[in-house]
Amino acid sequence: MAISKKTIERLSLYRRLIHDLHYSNRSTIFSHELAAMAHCTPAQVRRDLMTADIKGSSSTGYDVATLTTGINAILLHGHIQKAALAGIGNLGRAILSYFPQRSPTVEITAAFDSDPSKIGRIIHGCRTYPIDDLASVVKDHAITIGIITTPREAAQAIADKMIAAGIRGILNFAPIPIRVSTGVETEHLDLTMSLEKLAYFSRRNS
Amino acid sequence: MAISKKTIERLSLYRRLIHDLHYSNRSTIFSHELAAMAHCTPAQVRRDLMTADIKGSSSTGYDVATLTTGINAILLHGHIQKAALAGIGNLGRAILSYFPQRSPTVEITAAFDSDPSKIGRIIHGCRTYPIDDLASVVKDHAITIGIITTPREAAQAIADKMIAAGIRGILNFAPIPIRVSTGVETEHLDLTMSLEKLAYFSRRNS
DNA sequence: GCCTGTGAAGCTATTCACAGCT
DNA sequence: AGCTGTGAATAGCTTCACAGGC
Repeated sequence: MAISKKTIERLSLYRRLIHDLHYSNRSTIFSHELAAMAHCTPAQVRRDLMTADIKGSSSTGYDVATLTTGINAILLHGHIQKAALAGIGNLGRAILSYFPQRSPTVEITAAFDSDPSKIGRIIHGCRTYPIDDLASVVKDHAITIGIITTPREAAQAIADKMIAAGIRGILNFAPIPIRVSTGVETEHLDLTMSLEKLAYFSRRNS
Repeated sequence: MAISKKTIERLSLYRRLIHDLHYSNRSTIFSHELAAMAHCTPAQVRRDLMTADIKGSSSTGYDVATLTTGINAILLHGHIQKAALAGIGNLGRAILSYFPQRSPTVEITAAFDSDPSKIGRIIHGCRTYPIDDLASVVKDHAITIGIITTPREAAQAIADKMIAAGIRGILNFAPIPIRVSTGVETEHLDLTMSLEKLAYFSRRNS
């Protein structure tokens, strides 16, 4: 069964909302309650959960425990995935400090930088290595995901090294799209683009 | 004329690619060249530029200067928009350091935090104010955009204050969707969600 | 009566394919 | 020959609406 990107995004959100907002105390939840928290329609929630093969009851709604384990079965899929971050600037450090404890499915286990003065240091629990060690560290730690927070000029080269080392997905914060071989997933998180989009629509709304 | 979100995103990207990759030196560019840079199809580029009312020539493609001014007319719309950031943690600081010089259309001019020890300091050229001053600072600086980098618990309350102060768009980095009144635009940039989505699809690709 | 599960309808976004231009 | 501009086709996503269950 194939689940669309949009649905996966919302499943991740649903689980986090249930967890963070202490719905774990309640044993069941209705689609309209989840919809209110996630800011979407009840029909959307029901369709997503249907796709995820999670069933509810007409009288009590969805069982919270079933929801959590059902979504985990899809997102976690048995084992935590390891990630490596390249580029220890302000944004890289912020992400290293942000993620521990955030996601139950992904863990950042190694950081890379070209600046020798940063090598060997432990930043927010994450060891820093020189870029030349990327291939071996990725292999030793069984890392499958790369996070790029380098400047634009370095991004493609780092991505190429990551892919050569066997990484299957890249989260790219650099302000340029990354070219990848087929079978490698990329997600381009472009802060400037988001802000400019927001500026445009906030202006038009008034 | 209404332009879709996706198209606005790509227009922002096109302009930045042309600018950053020194295409300003060239006088014209073909849709397939822009498509290669932006990682989309030539048809997509042509459709976007058609929507933006930017015309090319069958023999030489699109004029770079026309492209830039055309996209600026849409995104910039005459004047730079001012933004305020709330929540000076690691992520907030990283964004304050990231944005100066990044976007020609948006400028972060004020920062807010509840921690008194942070008030009055200038961080990456941006003055820090107490949250109680939000309404007056937003008014004085004619700020129209809010960026939320607070913890989850504080996010909705800050958003409410921003909206009450007249802000028309909110870029939300907190891991919870923000409820806004109609006419206010929100963009939820959820790092955990992006990473979990990437983890899911990178696993499925193998 | 209010819920879920879901086919069908409606909408939005992307791609095709080709006429027309240079 | 190779490009743009664009109607038409397709693909993808969301919402409607209602049958069936508790």
